[in-house]
Amino acid sequence: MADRKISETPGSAKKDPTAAARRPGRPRSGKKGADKRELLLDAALKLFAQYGIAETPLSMIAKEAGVTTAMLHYYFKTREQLLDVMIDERFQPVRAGFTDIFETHADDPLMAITNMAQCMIDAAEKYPWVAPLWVREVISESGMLKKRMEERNGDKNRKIVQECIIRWQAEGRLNPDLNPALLFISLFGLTLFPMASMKMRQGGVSPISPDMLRKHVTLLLFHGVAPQKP
Amino acid sequence: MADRKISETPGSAKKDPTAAARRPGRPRSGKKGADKRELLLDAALKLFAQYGIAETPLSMIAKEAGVTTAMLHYYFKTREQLLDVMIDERFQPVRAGFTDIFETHADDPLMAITNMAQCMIDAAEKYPWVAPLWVREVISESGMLKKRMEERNGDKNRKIVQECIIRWQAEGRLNPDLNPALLFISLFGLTLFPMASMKMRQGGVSPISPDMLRKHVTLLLFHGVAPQKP
Amino acid sequence: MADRKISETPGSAKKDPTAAARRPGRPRSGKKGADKRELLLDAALKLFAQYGIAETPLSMIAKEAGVTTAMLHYYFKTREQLLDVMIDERFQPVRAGFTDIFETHADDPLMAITNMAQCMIDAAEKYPWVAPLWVREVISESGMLKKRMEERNGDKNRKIVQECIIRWQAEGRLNPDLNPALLFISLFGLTLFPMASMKMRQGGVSPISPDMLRKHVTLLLFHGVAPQKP
Amino acid sequence: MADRKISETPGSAKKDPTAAARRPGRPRSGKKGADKRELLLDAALKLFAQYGIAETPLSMIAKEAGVTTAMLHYYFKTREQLLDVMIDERFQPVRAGFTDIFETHADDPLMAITNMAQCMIDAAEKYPWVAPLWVREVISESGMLKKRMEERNGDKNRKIVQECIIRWQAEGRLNPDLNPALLFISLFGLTLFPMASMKMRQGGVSPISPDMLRKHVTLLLFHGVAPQKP
DNA sequence: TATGAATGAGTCTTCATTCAT
DNA sequence: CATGAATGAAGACTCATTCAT
Repeated sequence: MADRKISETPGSAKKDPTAAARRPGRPRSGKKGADKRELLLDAALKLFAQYGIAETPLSMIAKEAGVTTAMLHYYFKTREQLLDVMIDERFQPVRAGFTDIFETHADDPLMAITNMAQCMIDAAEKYPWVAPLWVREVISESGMLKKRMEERNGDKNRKIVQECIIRWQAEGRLNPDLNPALLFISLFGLTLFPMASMKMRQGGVSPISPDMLRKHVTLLLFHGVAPQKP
Repeated sequence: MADRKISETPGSAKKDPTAAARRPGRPRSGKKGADKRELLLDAALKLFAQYGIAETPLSMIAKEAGVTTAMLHYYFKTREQLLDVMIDERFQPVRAGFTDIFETHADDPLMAITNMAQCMIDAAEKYPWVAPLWVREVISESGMLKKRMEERNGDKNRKIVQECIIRWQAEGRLNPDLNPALLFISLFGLTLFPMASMKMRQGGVSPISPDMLRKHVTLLLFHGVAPQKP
Repeated sequence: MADRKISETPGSAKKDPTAAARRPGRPRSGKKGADKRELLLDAALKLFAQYGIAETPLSMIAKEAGVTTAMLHYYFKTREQLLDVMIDERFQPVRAGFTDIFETHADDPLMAITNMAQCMIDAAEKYPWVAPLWVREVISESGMLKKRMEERNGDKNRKIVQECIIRWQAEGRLNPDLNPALLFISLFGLTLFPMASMKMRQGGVSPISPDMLRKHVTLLLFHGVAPQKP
Repeated sequence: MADRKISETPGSAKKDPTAAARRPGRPRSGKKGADKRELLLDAALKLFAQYGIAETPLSMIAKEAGVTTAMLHYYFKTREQLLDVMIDERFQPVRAGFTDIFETHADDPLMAITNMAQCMIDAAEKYPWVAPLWVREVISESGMLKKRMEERNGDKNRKIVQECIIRWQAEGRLNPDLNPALLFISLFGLTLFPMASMKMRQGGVSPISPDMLRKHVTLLLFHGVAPQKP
């Protein structure tokens, strides 16, 4: 869906991203089906999430992927383009997933909102890079991906969500004193942000699991912190 | 309280930080009382918040402060130590402020929680660096200050807060299904995180103000998203 | 005549260069008769002339010719050998043309000299790469082709010309105070050098044309700058 | 006289270039009086002349000057700026010297023209870099300094000279059939070009000396190639 | 105190070259 | 024939750091 010309590089025919597995083609068998390009993106994503984008030199990505830095440039011409590709092929699909929900549940505010929160947690659980990168690099004012994201997406999604909220508030189906813009960002703050700040890697030893977060957030969104009234 | 060796440099005697004015010593009179060291920290903090720590070379800080990089090294020996000092003298006091509240309002859960949220917003409003740096560098798993913070503070504060919450829950004064650890982090996610992701600079043209956030968060914490029941 | 080992690659049998048409063999019919190898040389020559040799990477040549760099290596093995081939097949014939004249007009000094100048202008007009490359790369002390040219040709041609000049001076048919070696180089300086320094591309909008240069040089060589004496 | 902002680097106060000796200041004694910056320019100029600009990496200059490449960047921020500085501080003064003559001898065509040629030879003799760099990089269409020169100087000088020539031709003091623009470039072709193409380094073993060139060019300009008529 | 000069190490990038297919 | 993939080597540039003054 990205309509910008990006990465005049090998194999640049746009693929349905994040879904390397589904693709047909020569090699196969699980992780092996992904072509080199995809593996490089994987490595980059992993390290960017782990150390931050600015803190991760290409050489580190190359080493992680077992190639030379020249290889990285072979597939992504420049560091900047690697970031562009990363957004187009990995971030955008995830982002789309976030806001689709509001269109699906256009008539059920609480469902829409809690569902959206769940979706965010799902994504962060499925792709370990989602939470840290989204928090640090996409949403933070100083993030390296913020401008890129906005260029590609504008405020389209944000606007859609906000309009829904405003409408629901007008219809009395949502607390009218909440700030629509802030409600949107609050959802990130209640989901991705905790995911980014705690070690909840799958099967980790941490006492906190995504499931606990799911429950916690739903509760908080439905009732606030006060004890349930009879 | 810091037990690590830090910057055996001029004026390195530990001072009560963020309160340069109160300090005795040579120069005085308002902004003039701040010695060079303080000004350098100011510059660093400002730029770190604006561009991110990894993205801000010492030369940029030096230029901002109107000195040479050699000067920076004179005062802080190394880049790492600059970060250490920054934490000790600027972050710690702010952090302390966050959790003191729980001790003050030890008997009033809702008061404590909303007050804490307010305090965070206050701090973020007063010091523009608080929100961006806390979100990106202190809380995020990949943040450059996270380890430093933990080394200095351990989980002391977090533990205090969690114990309070657990007690309150046991006493039926707080929704017992909320996760104590997550409630703590949720407060950050509802306050500093939005502050970091939106332009709310004082006097800005943005439609979102700290006051709006204050109201929004209180509401959310008290009642959740649902419309007020009669 | 080339005595160096050159490009043990396909079609590397030495051909009479610049005369691809005359060559026997497979394809034929005008521009079509030029085989790939010739087209690659064309592209290289064009870009070398336009940007300079050192400034022109093989990738640029490949793109210009619509092939891959691997192809270039297939035909010329290495960059160095491309240069060697270029000289042998394109430069040498042109150079030969320059000095033949002195043998043709061995008995008419003025004719020989002016004819030689005309020939140089002719060549530069016919092959747009002649002037820029000869000036920058063949004659200049620092030129990348200078050594190659000398290896192949030695001073043979230069010597032939100088001997003619010396003889003519002895016979009183040429100003005896002129320096033979310098007279030779002066001819380049009066023809190729201006051609290389001005945009005189055929059909260009520039006020200077090869014809104007022809006239100018003849005049200068015959009479100097002074106004014609009666 | 250069009015463009260049090289925000150490010691960037514009100095009267090419005349490092005259400058006051600490160290002294011949070559030692030149500060580092000047020495680096010297090294660069020497190598650029010897190998060509594009063929000379900064590392080569650094080695020649006995410093690191970081040092070069310390004094000249970037390679491009090194070239800018080179032009402003070394080339411009020389260029100015070329055309001043036409204003000095505004009333004596032959004197002006031959003097100008002598001046060019003088400059090329005094500064060994003048001839090769001027021919390859300043005058050649593909030269790396051509655009820079034009940016700084426009065609001002060229125009002045051409107007003189045109006037003289109108007054019958110069062969009216010569092309003014070409006459100007011919002077370069008869002086700097030969200087660039032959080894005439001071004290060299070559049979050709600047003095021989001076005589040769004067003769050619005055009388052409034909033998003196009685 | 303060700085100009200097540098080693590291980053991004380009390029000629090779090789299996 | 032709190319995509891959790389080693080198180039420009940045940056934290040191040191003599």
